[in-house]
Amino acid sequence: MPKKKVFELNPNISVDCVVFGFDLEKLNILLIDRGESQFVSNNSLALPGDLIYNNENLHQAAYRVLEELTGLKNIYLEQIGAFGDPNRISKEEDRLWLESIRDNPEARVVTIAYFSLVKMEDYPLKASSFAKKAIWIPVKEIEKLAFDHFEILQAAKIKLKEKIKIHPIGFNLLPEKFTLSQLHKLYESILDKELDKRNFRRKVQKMNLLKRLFEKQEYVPHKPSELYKFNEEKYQELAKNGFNNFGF
Amino acid sequence: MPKKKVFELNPNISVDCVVFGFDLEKLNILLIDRGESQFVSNNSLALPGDLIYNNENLHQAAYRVLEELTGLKNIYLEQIGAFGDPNRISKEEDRLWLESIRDNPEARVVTIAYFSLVKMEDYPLKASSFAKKAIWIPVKEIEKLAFDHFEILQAAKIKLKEKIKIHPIGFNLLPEKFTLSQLHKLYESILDKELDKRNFRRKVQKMNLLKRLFEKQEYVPHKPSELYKFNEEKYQELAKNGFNNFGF
DNA sequence: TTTGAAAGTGTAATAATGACACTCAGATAA
DNA sequence: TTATCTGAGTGTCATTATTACACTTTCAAA
Repeated sequence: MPKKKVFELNPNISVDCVVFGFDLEKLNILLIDRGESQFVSNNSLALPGDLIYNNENLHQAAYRVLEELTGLKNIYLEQIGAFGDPNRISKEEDRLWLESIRDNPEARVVTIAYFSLVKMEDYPLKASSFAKKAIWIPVKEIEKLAFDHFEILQAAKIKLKEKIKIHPIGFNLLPEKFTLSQLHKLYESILDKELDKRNFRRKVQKMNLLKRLFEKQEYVPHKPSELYKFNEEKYQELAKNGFNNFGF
Repeated sequence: MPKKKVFELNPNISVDCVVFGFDLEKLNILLIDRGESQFVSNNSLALPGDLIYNNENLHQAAYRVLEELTGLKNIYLEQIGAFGDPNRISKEEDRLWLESIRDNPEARVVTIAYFSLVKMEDYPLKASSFAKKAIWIPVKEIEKLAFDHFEILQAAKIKLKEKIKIHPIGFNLLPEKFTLSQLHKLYESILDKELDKRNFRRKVQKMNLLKRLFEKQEYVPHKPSELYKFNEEKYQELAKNGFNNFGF
């Protein structure tokens, strides 16, 4: 008894996305508040995700979820891995929520987790722009999430750390124009440790992916900083040869 | 209409394993020959894998497949990621094979791929020990595999390369007693490039995970090599601090 | 006893890393 | 107008890591 396949949700396979954003101070992730009340509770927060359709591939499914959520396209997206403990729905509130949104809430689900990097400026959170409320929460403040989403977040953080050490993906989190201090703080946030200012600057200058704009910050109560942008051409050039030199 | 969950195969989720072995000369992987004939054809080779049961987690499923195949337990196993293009069953021979072994051969399947490292000496291939014939094939000779398994193999090779650069997992592929030249050749096979002999030796000596046995090779037609074994205790010690120093 | 084949060994030049402290430029407030 | 505050920006030196490179040794087999 083969089922019709196309345009059907697959009850057993979902994607979940860890969307990182950087507010120039700290790392945040985008979470869905499932709660009824207007107050955010740790218990009601979940990663954005959805069951996949049988006719879309996994990346497409993740893109779809992100686009529905943020309206953004061409987002940096990378698979973290598959999570699918049979007992991942162990909390009562998770069970109830699933019953409210799924046809087959009891089904065994394996979820494919992705992480994604967005420029927070491109995604200003509009008040009630979605039925499901999406909110930015600082990564450091998250202690608990729905299902196995906390575990997925830990894996996402590790993956991001590993990746940023060998590949200059940090620019996806910064505005077009940024200062070296902002880049510095970004790396410190992701790697979760202090980096010496001068050594950091030497290193990023050497990797040769920055284009100095000869513009300065304005209206800051201190010496204004030079602005830079990411040099896309140099990136493409280096990309072929594998970026050997990013050991932070 | 919730289905009974326990002890049922899930028609939508499978695991596939890339089992690496090292014959002291080159890297091999363990493949299943689906062909009827006694001659191995590239077309008939597939990664070992199976649908998962709804009551087992993904790691358990991979272990189960490996144990059924090799009889080995406590195998090094690591997830590569999820693969699930809706068109992964594009070849006619794959479709036919699925029809012969699956209840629901049309189902959309997402597979979770694992790679695994075994000591080939622990797994001497017995003639016809399995209905499905399992055979070792040198990685370099593989040009084509069933479904999307060739793509999975590429991902496995990349993952293994990345991992071995930062973590001393190579020992899982070597016999208890081994020579530095064998270790050297192993790293060259995995990284697919030549490594300077003296620099390599300096580096592995510095990482301090080798225990010299003060035994020598015998009956080799050249100067016999010192034998070493892997120092498990030192490994445990270093494991906590994160192995910073393996940049090959 | 000679030969073949891989084992084993050290050094020097260059590059990368880590530690460290002061001056500069602009905004704001007195 | 001057003083103060804040973060921007900069260089050097010691240590460590990396790369490149060639000859001698030991055993087995002929």
